[in-house]
Amino acid sequence: MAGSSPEIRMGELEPIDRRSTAAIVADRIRAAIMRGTFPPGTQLGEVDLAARLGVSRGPLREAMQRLVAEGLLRSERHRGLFVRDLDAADVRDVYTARTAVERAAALLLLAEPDRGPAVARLTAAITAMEAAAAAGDTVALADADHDFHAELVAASGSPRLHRMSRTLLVETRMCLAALQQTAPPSEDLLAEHRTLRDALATGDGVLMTRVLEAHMADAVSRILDVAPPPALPA
Amino acid sequence: MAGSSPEIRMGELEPIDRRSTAAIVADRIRAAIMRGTFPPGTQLGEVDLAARLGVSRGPLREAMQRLVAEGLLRSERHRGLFVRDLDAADVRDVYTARTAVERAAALLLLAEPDRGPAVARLTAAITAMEAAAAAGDTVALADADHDFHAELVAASGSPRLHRMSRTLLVETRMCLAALQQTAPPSEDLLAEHRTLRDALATGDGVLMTRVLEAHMADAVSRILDVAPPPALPA
DNA sequence: GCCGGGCAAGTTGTCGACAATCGTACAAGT
DNA sequence: ACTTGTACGATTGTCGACAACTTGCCCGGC
Repeated sequence: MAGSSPEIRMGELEPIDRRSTAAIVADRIRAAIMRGTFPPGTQLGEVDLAARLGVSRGPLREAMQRLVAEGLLRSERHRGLFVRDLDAADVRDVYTARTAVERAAALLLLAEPDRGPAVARLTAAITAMEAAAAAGDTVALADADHDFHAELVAASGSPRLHRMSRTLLVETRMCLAALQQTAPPSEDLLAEHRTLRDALATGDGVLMTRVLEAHMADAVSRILDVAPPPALPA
Repeated sequence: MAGSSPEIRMGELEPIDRRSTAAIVADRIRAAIMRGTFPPGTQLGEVDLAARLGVSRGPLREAMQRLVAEGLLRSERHRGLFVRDLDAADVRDVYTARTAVERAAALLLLAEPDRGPAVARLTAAITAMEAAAAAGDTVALADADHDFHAELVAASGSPRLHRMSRTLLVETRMCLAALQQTAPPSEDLLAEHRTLRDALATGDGVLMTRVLEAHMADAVSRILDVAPPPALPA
């Protein structure tokens, strides 16, 4: 799979109109939701969106159905499409699902002999987080956090875990944007990510899973800003 | 949610067209794929399907996009939609993802105080499996197996895990249908499911996860052993 | 003053038709 | 005989328009 023809560089000669219009539109809307352009609960008018994106209502509706299938949009018949608003139960659910997916990805990664590239990518994400934290740029910090976990799952090489993770990370961003965390304790956040990377590098699976679960539980309590419910039994 | 008004029976007065046409069509196609009506690799013509389902191409395309998002269909521009064919790597990936999801569901369930209803449902599925095994009905056995794992995840109460599980179980059925397992060692299969139920009933999390992982690994080797060469029957 | 019926506006759901594209088969040239 | 060019058939991608539904408001009646 990797490096079949050394003379052909990545994405140089293979594709021209690789993806369908619906997929492109879906990516746009997904990014907009993640970015917070469409806050939870807002109605997405079809004609308006279609005109804004320069496509007709047909492809746009196809893209919408895709997002509905992912759980990002809520469809009410003859009423319209709305961005799903997440309550406390949803926040917990997102993070339990993320824990499941990222734990599995970490285990896959730990079973691999050469974890060098993965560690390098995670380190790059951590570096970006450090820079963002130093600059006080909360959105860049969230971006880097996002990248860290996305890279972790992507490096596992599992297409299904990757697909699940993408949606879950978007929902994570929705949680963060909706609840507007004001002052994230970025030092703890950085330390947790560094520990995750180090555990992966050294191959300490027990530490990895434990820190990962704690990391998720921390995030939930941080978002909900309530007393963390009794943690999962070890 | 359960038993709000005792006078209203389930699905008697509330809904008439609760779900969108695209969702219904998507369910139909998904069931057909799962059932094996559309073997992997077959092309799904839009006009033919639309006429057969009594809808226009619009709603049908929306449903297709939904299934593409789930990874059950593969879309090639200006070529058509094809049922995804799963190779050995996909089989392993499906089961790693399933392991992740069902392990998380089991842990959620173990954290719940009252596991009685869940155990009862799993027992019902096991009973169905026993009956199917006794009758030598392999398809009913696969149905019951499907139900067991679906109930396990559904009982966890996590909508996201549930949604992921649904797609993964369909893909599992695709693996089974494609490779046509001839004589499943149903006794081992039953024993494994009984152990899972008992571990859930007694609250033995360590046993539960261990047996679950072994169960998945067994299934993978069982499927791949039938057809060791992943060579496509070209 | 309150309730029920009816009207109007705006939205989504659905359909049919046109245009663009790809695969295949056949013919011509080298 | 192999390659190249071309025409055809079939399918998908896209668009615009009509129909159905829901919602909110206004008005008449009790």
